[in-house]
Amino acid sequence: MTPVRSSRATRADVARVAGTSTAVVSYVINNGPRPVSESTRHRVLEAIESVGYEPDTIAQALALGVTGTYGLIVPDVSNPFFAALAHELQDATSEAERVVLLGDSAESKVRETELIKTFARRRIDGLLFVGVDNTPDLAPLSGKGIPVVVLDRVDPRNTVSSVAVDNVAAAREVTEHLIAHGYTTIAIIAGPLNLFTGQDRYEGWRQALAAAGIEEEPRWVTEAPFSRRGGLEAGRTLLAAPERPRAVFASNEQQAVGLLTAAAEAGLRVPEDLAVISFDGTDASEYTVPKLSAAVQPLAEIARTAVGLLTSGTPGGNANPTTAHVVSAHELRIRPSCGTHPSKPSV
Amino acid sequence: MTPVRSSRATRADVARVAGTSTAVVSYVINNGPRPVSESTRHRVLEAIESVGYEPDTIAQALALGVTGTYGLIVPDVSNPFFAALAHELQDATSEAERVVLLGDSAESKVRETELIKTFARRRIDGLLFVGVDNTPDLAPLSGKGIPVVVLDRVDPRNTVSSVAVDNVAAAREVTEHLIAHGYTTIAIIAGPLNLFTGQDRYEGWRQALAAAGIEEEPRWVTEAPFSRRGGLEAGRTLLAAPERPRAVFASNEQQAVGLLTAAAEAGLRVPEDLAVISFDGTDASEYTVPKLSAAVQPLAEIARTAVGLLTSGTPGGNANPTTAHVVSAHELRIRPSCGTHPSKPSV
DNA sequence: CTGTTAGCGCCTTCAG
DNA sequence: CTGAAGGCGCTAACAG
Repeated sequence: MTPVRSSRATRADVARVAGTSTAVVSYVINNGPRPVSESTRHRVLEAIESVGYEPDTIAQALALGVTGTYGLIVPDVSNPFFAALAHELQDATSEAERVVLLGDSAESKVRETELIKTFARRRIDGLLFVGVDNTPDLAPLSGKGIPVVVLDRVDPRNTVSSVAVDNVAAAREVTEHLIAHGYTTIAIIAGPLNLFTGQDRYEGWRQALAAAGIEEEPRWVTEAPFSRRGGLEAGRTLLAAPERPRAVFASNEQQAVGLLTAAAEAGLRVPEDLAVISFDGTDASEYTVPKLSAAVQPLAEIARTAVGLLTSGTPGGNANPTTAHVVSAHELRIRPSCGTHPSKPSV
Repeated sequence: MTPVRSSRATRADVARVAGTSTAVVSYVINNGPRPVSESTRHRVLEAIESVGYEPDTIAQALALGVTGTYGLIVPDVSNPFFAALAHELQDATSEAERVVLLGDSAESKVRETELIKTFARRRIDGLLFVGVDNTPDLAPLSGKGIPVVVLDRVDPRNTVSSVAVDNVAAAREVTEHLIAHGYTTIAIIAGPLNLFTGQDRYEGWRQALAAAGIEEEPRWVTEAPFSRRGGLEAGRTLLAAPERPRAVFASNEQQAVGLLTAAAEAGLRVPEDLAVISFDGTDASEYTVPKLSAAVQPLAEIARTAVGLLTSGTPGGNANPTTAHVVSAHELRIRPSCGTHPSKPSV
């Protein structure tokens, strides 16, 4: 008698019980590639039931050469923006019947590189990627023909696919919005300028000022990390200066949240004393005090597009698929924080 | 000459180049189980280098019976609390040299059950779990001897391991804090009472009132989802009532954020007109306006403990490991929102 | 329509 | 110290 093999049943067990071969079991389970008579199919199904059989995904992966797994690497999942992105991506991948391996690089380049290698060894079918800097080493993947889609921090002259909003245009538009409503002293909390997103949003702000004939004041440009703390500290120095700007563009939502905290500390009312507009616009922007105006990134759409790119490319899984650079349409959402909200002038 | 086999090298290639057998390659890579002479080890290492060989984790998993993978299932990663938890867990698992499969059940029971089954078929080595309700169906895992650690929403009489704070005690303490500082009309935004966390925190609030001889006013108990919107809507009704409470305990951080929004809408100042205290206390609590007082959950510690439980249990991976119910120590962190902050009475 | 069988890439016992 | 060979569970030709 077999020992306590509480272990799982294999398709050999099923075959034995059903009185067929293991191949037929496969045919039934996968609906092919060969036809199976109705009667034996029935017997197999019953056997599966009675034995409590469940296919082993690992063995399937080895035999098929594909794992049904996508990797997702982000600098920090605890950042609400990436968390929201992860949520949407999870949704999109589950529709594609794939499972996702989470990689949190903890803002560390070393860790990021490690994760890429680890995922490559695990033969992921594709990678959804947001890097900690502008020069990720994706070679371990692309070398093996594993498709990659870069999100958010996109290198325009990169060879792998990407999807992101037009950061320059979006930043220009939010700044233009402020200008159109009469603000003339408009500071920016810029993101790290060694990141494309930081650079591009800064550029958008400059373009808007230039177009309006407003001189760019160096003292109203503060570079800060894309974090709440970054926004807080930048805000503190900005608001403590003798001559204070009337409006501020925070380069992402986290910075804007920090800026609101700084404004509160300084006893300034938003938007009455200080108008604030920002970037990203996740649901969190609807629950700050006051609610944040922002250039909104359509995360659900970005996620679906990215997963689509992964799925369509490399059906067999060999050479580099068609690489595409998709630009998602951003959207301006005006709420009370910038003081131009239609419904009520102040919160 | 070999065709464009951009595919990966296998250990057979290495063996051929090194002029040894494949077994020896294994011995070198794994430092065992058999010793290898220094000279051949060197040859093998060189061959590995020259061929660009990397072990295939999937094949290893099939041969070894363990996948080096932990599953993580949460109701919604875009919830900052779970996102922060995921971040810490990722950190802890990477130390354990394991990779994590992310499962976002999107607050759906159906999806949750699906994920559990999918993960079971993928032979995860263990599951870190936060359920959408009190009655998750973990059988597909535990039936196969896969260890599970339940987090946050813990069933005290469950048979699988868990780690969480003492919700009753923590809720009682925050409420006692309010009472000690003279508040007598203290409402609660309770979490869903069909969740243990909702129930327990409600219970803690009751105990504190009872101990202080304060009558429990039914109209000051509002049950709401553990979300920003839940807190917002509960806050609106609570604050619109003719007789308004002087203080409110929000059962989690998300609700508290929503409540702050509601207070702002109603033109109430926090903490001058309304004291607020809450639960969870992630970093986000430091960036609300005003900063939130809270019973803080030590996420890093919880994560480390949970992963430890998974790692220690089932070294071979068969029967149920030692199941343990760990209670993590919470901590009261007083900030401006409840109006008892030592440094400055108001923000 | 069904059964046989050779891998997928790796690990490890068992002989040399 | 090294090699040969069976097996992990499943798939997909290739015969019947």
